[in-house]
Amino acid sequence: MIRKKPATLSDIAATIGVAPMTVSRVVNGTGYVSELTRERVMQAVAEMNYRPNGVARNLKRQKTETVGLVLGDISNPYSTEIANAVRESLSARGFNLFICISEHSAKEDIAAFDSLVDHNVDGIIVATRSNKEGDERLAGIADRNIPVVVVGRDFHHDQVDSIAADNFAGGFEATQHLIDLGHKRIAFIGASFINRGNLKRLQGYLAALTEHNLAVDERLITGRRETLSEIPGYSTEKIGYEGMKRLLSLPNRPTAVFARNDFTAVGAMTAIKEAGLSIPDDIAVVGFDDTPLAVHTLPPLTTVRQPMRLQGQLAAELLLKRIAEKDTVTTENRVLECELIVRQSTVA
Amino acid sequence: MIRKKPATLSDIAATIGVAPMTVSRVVNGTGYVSELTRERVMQAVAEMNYRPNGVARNLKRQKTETVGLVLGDISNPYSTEIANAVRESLSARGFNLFICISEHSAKEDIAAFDSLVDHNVDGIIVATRSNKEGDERLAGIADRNIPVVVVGRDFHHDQVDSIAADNFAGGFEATQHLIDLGHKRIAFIGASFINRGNLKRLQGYLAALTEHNLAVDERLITGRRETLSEIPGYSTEKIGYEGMKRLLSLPNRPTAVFARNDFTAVGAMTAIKEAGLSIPDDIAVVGFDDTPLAVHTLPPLTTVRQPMRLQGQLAAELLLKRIAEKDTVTTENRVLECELIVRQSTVA
DNA sequence: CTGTTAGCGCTTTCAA
DNA sequence: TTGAAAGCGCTAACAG
Repeated sequence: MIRKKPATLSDIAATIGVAPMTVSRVVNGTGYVSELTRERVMQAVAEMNYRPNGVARNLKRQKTETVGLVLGDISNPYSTEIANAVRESLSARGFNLFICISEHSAKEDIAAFDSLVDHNVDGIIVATRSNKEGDERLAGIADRNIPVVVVGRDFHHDQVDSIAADNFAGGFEATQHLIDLGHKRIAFIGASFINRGNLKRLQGYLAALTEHNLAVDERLITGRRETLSEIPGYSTEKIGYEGMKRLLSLPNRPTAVFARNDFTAVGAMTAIKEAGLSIPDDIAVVGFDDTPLAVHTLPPLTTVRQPMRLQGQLAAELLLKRIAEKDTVTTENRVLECELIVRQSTVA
Repeated sequence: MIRKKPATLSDIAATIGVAPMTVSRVVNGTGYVSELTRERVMQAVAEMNYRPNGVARNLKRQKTETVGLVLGDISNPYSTEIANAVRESLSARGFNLFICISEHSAKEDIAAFDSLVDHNVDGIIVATRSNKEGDERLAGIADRNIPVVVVGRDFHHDQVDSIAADNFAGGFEATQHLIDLGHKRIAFIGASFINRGNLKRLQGYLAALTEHNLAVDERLITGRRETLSEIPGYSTEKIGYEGMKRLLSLPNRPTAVFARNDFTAVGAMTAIKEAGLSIPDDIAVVGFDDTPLAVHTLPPLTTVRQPMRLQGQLAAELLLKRIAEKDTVTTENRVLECELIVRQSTVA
């Protein structure tokens, strides 16, 4: 069968013998149109299955009521919570959301930015991991006065707002909690050796140890020795499991572990239980994120809750503000507090 | 500060004194342009931070090299795997992907469809749960010859391809496995009472029981009695935990449970272990999906693997085919096999 | 109440 | 090798 092209405004205008403008008015509900004409137009619209061409409309109106969200990956609760919160906030204001995934590839980051810009989204929220090429392109976009907000990452540009949880403080607090419980050999699972400096949770851990005069033992810091080509995604159960195995084989094994996130913590717990050890008596475990999973582990997991929804909401709000007030906007850089949730994986 | 508008083709044409067409040729690398002119254009493009306006370009070209994916929710491995696979396949062919989330709301489904159509995506992949209004709108879109493929759900239209896992057979196989192990009181956790008929996994469970002349005990089928307003999302740990609690309080408790998905199974396992019972000796557990989690539960979870990536890949391929061959396309409805993965939650 | 004109930014087509 | 004209589908702005 031959596909026929969708009907246009002029098509229906022609068939009922009025000007395109009249049809436009009916379709948009703007301006005066006689009841009779309106009805005839409506009927033709229905019959010809007409839908306005948004691209043409956008070209004219110079806005799309659409914003883009770029995510490094979609398979982790952080991304999904952010996405949900952003979508909700935008939807309440009549904006649509297009989500792009970059799989932590600089090339895909750029492709995502470009395609969103090409579609004239009104603004972009970026929650990818920082990388040089991507950041450069993003700066170019911000330079062109397209509203941009970044979430959960650094980005320095005088036209770009940022929102992030205080991962450093969260890591500090988690570690401090373990220290307060009397632990002296505290491991960290899920370090990324590639951008260790950017991993604030690890930095918080290190700072807490230092502040309490505990020596940093590199053997207690496990993670993947990824190469540059395999940029790290979200740390998984597998990483936690394998990391814990390695820690358990140490001559002087840790009495507590702080895992980079809850999934990693769950993997570590599996390894601990498999070894016939008890949590928290033999080894205490702390996670990060307070995912829904955390209440359902055995024992329930002590973890650091970061305000994910709030990050998404704020990102949406700041972006909408930027979109609304095209000039004179002050740049905001918000850092949100985390909260330690103590459960039985550290305190019996 | 005042935001200046992004430079247009004419802007840079004007500044270096050539015709817009010449700039277009340079930017697109089409047609002959003298080396000198090319360089001057390139320089201006760089200096003025010019990027072609995709909307205008789309309007002219009548295609966007972009496809939309509509997801009911983003917080479950099914959605994320599909999305990843789709993205990968599309990216390999130079297409961009815009993902929309509808939160299982018919209104948002429609909003997502419309915004994608408005942006002139070349095609749409739909993986939402079916609902009347949404399906009607979708049919209208397919009627207008916009390529559409649905994944993991039903949709009947002579221009729409569909891909789905054989959830019925998967449910049947899981239940059969438990029956083969000698279980007679087998529970189902995570039923949805609202569209029970659509829940193929449950139907498979029922069919297996019937085929083996085992009575169906309604008390062994737990789930949420949701109202129409709270359309069910992905079944969670909580549902599994609470459902199992209820089953355990039964005078004649089940010796095996088939959970609607792995998360639900994990919740059930927690409840079983809390009750001091052993898995699989006291109660055997089967999940569905074979999420990464399944290997890391204690004991590892027997589950039904459905080919998620494959579903996404096929969806992308079929859509691209439809996009390429605008006419004479035969409609495909693929049902993919599931595979039972036996682990220690059913066989010690 | 309805129509005309013009143009959004780009590219196709034809001409120079 | 470059340019001019026309138009993609729609809508502001102004007439009538």
